[in-house]
Amino acid sequence: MSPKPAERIDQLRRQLDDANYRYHVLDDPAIADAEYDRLLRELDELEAAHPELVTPDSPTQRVGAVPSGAFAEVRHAIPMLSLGNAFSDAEVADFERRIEEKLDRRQPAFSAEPKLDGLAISLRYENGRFVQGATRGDGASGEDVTANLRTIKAVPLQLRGDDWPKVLEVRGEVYMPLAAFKRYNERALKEGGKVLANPRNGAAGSLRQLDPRITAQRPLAFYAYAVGLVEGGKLPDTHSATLKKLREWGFPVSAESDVVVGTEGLLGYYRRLGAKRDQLPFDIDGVVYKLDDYAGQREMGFVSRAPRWAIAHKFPAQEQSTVVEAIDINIGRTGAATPLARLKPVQVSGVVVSNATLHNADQIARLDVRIGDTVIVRRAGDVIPEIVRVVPEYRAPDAPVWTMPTQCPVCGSEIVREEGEAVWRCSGELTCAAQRKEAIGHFASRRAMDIDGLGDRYIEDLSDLGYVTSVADLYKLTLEDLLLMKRRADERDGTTPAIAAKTGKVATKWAENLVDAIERSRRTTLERFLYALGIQHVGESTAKSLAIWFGDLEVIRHLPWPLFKRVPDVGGEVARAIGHFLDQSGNQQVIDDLLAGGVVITDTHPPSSRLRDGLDLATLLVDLEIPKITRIRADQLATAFPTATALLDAPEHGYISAGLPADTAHALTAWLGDDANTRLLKAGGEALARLDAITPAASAVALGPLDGQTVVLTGTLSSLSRDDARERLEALGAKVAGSVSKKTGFVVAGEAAGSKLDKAQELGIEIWDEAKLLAFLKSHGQGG
DNA sequence: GTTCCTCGAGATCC
DNA sequence: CTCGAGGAAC
Repeated sequence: MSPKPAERIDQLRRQLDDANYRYHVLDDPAIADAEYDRLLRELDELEAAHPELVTPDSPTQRVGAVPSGAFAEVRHAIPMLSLGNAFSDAEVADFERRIEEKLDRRQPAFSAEPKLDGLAISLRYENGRFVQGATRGDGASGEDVTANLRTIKAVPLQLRGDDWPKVLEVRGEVYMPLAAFKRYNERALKEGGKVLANPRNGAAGSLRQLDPRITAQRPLAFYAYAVGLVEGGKLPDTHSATLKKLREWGFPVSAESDVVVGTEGLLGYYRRLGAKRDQLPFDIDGVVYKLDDYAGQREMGFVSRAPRWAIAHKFPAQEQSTVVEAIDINIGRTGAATPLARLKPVQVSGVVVSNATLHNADQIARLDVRIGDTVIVRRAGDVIPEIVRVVPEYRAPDAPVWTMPTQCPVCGSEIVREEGEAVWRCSGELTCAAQRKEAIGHFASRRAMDIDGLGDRYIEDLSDLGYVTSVADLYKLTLEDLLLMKRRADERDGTTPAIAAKTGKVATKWAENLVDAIERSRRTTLERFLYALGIQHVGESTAKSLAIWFGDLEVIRHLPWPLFKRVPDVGGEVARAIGHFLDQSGNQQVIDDLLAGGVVITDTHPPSSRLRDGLDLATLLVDLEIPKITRIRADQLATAFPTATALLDAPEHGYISAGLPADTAHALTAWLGDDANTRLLKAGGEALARLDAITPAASAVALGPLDGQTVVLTGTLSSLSRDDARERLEALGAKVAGSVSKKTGFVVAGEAAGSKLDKAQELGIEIWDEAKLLAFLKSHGQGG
């Protein structure tokens, strides 16, 4: 007998609240996400069936809400900086050289110390007494964790001696010593308490306890490594002397810190510590070098939020060994068959890794990975798991060499490889269910038609049960179709349909939402529409260019392929791919069906006046890639013949009279001997005339302040989304690119910026922080 | 040769 | 969100 709904609702709410609290506040998730979702769904359905039992504080009433206000915010008087990273000796040498050059000083002295893997905090002392402690947060402000910091015995509550400044901020790292971490977990295991995932999370989670009594039981330690605000007192002239002073005042300072000289000194320290790494009582992920004297530091200054006088030299990414349990093939939207290694789950630098891409067959061959092999994995750039190499000693003697399957695991079509290409492709195209599903998923994705709620699961069912075979079918779906589909899917899976509300009928809300989302997606832009079609080589950027340059779907869809080359960054390959797509009657039919299904492109406009450049017969002839027809020959022909038709009607000696050498004229005749080419030239000529009629005359274009600049965004911006930032920058004439090169004008670095920021620093490219970006946008009318 | 875009991938966060 | 491979454009 199941419990009464009111009791069950109560129980669920308590479970969910508990899970939420442990997740958000304790940094110690108790249940898996899927379990959480399941409980929430159950509660949601129960509440739907009993609306009178819904209360404002039910977890369903604040889904995704983050508990806030647990800790007060503290603004750091002096921001807590982040550090640039070096991963190689060469980068360290560059760092040292930049300092030598700028300060015009040989072999400067550095203070070197281990970089602990813990949590950066700031401690404030007034008149020698500990008054406030805060986490680093975003560097500008953090959380007030004073009460918790007080419980750490390594944090002095009262400074020793009497020569300390009236106001002193000390920065350092809270961490959990390895031995204490191990002891704590052993005890927790025995007593059935919660086990900490790793020392770093242990330290972070402990500091964010709302109840300081819990923090007190955690074995936390602390090292001081820097000083922030100083008032009413004076510090020594060097960092190393300051560390000594801090020690006198009662702060623990790493015993490993040292003063070294020049690049040799830095690298020597790195190797000494690297050799000791395993014996240290705490985790470190690298070492930090700081120019020792403060005068030099001041002179070096800052780039963005990182000082130019300090750098973190990271140890190589952590590697782990595991076993390849299987090598699966994934079929992508374009049919690309990507091998994927299924790994025995293993912890690598803090996360559990169970899959690793092998990119392509060549990669597997290079590594010679075989099923059952023991392999070394690491996280590339500390993010993407990758297989570094195989451990040959552990290979079974009879393990066969892996080869790419010859047939698609989904549709059975042949898997083939284009001459000279690296990727293998399933040749099934849209007869392959995997490719169809991926195509639909791409069409519905946020950056394409943005059909919210059409996730993998529904696509799977809609496709498998035959409701949707082309993307146009989405716009024929009715509420009844969806409900029927769900019923059939439930029958197939043997699942019970969810029961809804008062009517006692099957739940329908999801279907209503999906129908609404499909309806909303009908109004779209040309750029999104073109991208959504999933034409090979046409990603967001190319779709946008096409939309800007041609402005009109009806123009585009009947354009012969050479004309697409008029768009910058579109060359023969891409143009042909677009032409090939449009040549297929099935694709034209899909476009017709989409329009008939109510899709409306809202931003149709005449072609860009810039298109006028090169909108002539000579350029068309060049773009057609006719053998032997160079720019010069094309110009001669265009001078002699006013139109494509005239050219077509002329005999071969007509081309010779136009100035062409005999063999070139002959090549042209031969080329025109192919009917398809004749049609292409004819269609090209007609398209020229059409475009000529609708393209406005070129006009002077107002230049934006960032015209011609390439900008790269990285990290998370807090006050506006990436898309937003991109649009505004583009409105000012900038080109927003995805990767940093020496042509990049400047890089906008938000929080948690990754390798792009490193690359920018390496290349010495200007770096803007969010504040600078906002100020710039504002001063150019793109604020707010 | 350089630079950029496309495409596919995995993990984390919610 | 980020990374890496590959390939297209210039």
